[in-house]
Amino acid sequence: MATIYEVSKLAGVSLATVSRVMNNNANVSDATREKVTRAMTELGYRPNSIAQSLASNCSNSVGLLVSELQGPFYGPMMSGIETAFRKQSKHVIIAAGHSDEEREQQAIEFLISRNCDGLILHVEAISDDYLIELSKGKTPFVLINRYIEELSSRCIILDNVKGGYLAAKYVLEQGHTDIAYISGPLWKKDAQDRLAGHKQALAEYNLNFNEQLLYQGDFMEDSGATGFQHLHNNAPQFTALICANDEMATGAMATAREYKIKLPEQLSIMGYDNVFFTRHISPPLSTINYPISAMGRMAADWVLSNVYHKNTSPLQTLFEPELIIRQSVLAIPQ
Amino acid sequence: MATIYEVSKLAGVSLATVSRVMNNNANVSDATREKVTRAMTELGYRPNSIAQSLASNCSNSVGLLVSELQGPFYGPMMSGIETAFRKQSKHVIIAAGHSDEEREQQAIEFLISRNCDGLILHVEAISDDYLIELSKGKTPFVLINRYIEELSSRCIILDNVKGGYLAAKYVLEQGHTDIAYISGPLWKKDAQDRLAGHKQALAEYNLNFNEQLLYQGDFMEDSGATGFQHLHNNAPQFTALICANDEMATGAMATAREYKIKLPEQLSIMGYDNVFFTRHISPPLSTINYPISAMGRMAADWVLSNVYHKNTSPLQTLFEPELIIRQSVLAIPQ
DNA sequence: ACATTAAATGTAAGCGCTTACATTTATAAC
DNA sequence: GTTATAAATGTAAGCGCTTACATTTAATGT
Repeated sequence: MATIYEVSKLAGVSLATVSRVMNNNANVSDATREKVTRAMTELGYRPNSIAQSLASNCSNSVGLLVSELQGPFYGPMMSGIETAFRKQSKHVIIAAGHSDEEREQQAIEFLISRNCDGLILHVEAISDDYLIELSKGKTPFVLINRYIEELSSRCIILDNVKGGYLAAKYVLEQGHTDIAYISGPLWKKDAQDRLAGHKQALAEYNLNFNEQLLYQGDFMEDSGATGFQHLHNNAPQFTALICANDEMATGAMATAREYKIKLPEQLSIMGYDNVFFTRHISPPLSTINYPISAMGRMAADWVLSNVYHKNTSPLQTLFEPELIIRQSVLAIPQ
Repeated sequence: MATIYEVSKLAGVSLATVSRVMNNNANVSDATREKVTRAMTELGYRPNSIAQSLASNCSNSVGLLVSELQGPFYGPMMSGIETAFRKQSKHVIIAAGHSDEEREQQAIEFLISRNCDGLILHVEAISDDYLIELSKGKTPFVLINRYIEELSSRCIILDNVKGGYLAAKYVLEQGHTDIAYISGPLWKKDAQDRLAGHKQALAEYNLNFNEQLLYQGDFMEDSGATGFQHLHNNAPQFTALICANDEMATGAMATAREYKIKLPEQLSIMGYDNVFFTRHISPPLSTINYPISAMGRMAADWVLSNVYHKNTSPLQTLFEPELIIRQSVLAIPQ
């Protein structure tokens, strides 16, 4: 691999001049620019961005930490982010934290030591304190799907209380009063919030929240299945089941069918996230829209604006959930 | 951020010694190792891996180029890869090529200039020649889902001809003789192969392949929808539709329903890939399994073995498709 | 006690770039 | 034709590490 030195040699100029034409920075005469360019193509020269990075202290790369690389939720998020950066020729280094504190921390350390200019973090297990401490460091970062009071300007979040509220309210409007709920793991803030919104809607309808109708899942499909099973066997009768995300709803539906329960006639089901496949399952799942791709793009814009000082459309941190009505919830006949 | 210099100062040793304890390489006495470690934690020292990279000419990171970051196909692949590398504390830099020649090429250049020690490439648009040329360079790479004769030992592929064959054979066994086919874009090798397998099965049943029953899609859901529409309006009657992947099958199914066609009673449908949501749609889709996650792990193993000289389980390049029978194909009554 | 050898540590030259500063060359003003 | 000024180019230091080689220190044998 040719180095800048060889190019300068061939072109008959100094290192600095070659560097200048690369970064088409300063004043270089057309003639020399031409010479240098020619030499570069002749040698098939490709700048070594590691070296650039070290010298300039700017890597043109941003770190992206997500919980998982697969699944209908993170895909669109990553994609939104990559697209935004690609347009500005920034590059993304990716890591998965697997909702595990140590792994998340490790990943952050790596991304920082890797000279990322900025970070986009979707972390779940790491403590607020760690992040607040991190914010005092020199690598700027933005948080997706997590709210920390002290860091509020860099938290891109969905109003999950409202989402939980919307889901429950819709089901209540259809006349249901016996509503089971499969939550996410309640140590996660979003799981808490969704449940809080749920309770709020119940309260508005003067309904008490019955703990027996609650099952705590883990946002994965299987826990929807076991959750349904548990509720079916142990809880009082219910005519509707609200799940804190679509994947658990999917699991619950599959299991309900195994119990020969007709959907949606005998049981209404509500999801959350509006993951892409919800409209393909049967019955098509009513759910709450989570504009994750847009939020990913917004996170990228945050970095573009705060780190690279590019002009972007105005930054927005709070996103609104939206009710998506399909066919999995039936009205109770009066 | 503290540098190695400050650590050496604090510990009262030379740069080299600090470097040695970092890479716990050479002979360092326990006493000095202790001193240095203490100094490191005291300063909160974190090695700058950019600098390490430049000096050692090894970045401990591998580049991963996929067509898209989202979708049920790439997610499991990326995940398999990340997991394998994480265990060996290698890191992955990701890029999306979007099936576009220029973007794929750009991405490869970036990954190389970024000093990736090795590359895992899922490319579609770039030419064989380019890749063959690339293989002469110093950055080793492995190809997923693409076969090039000259590079055969580094091509991790599925036997797509066989997959196409299995799908068609199964449908034929159910008594169908009028079978429509929605292919992938035929400039892609895998699309060609699947179709070839399809034709081969037809031939075994002494059936001619009818061009009118073929629609060329692009592997995306929408093209399944328009494909169905086209076939429904222009093609002769058919009792089964085989799609070259699950997403097109999904699109076709949705549209078929809009035409009030009962599935699977009036039309049998067959997919390909066994993407995770196929079992949730209705009717659950019969399809061909594509062990993409395993193939991702294998690609990672290839790099681990060929680049980092780690011992891995034996490398395998050819993977076998498998018929997955669910409920979307019905036997024709005799 | 002294040579011989091995272990521990230090020295300094890069890795391929960027960039402040110095120097040269061209342009303009008189 | 001089200067003054701006534009173009060159020089060299340094980014934070690794590593070949040189040097010092400790361990061993006689």
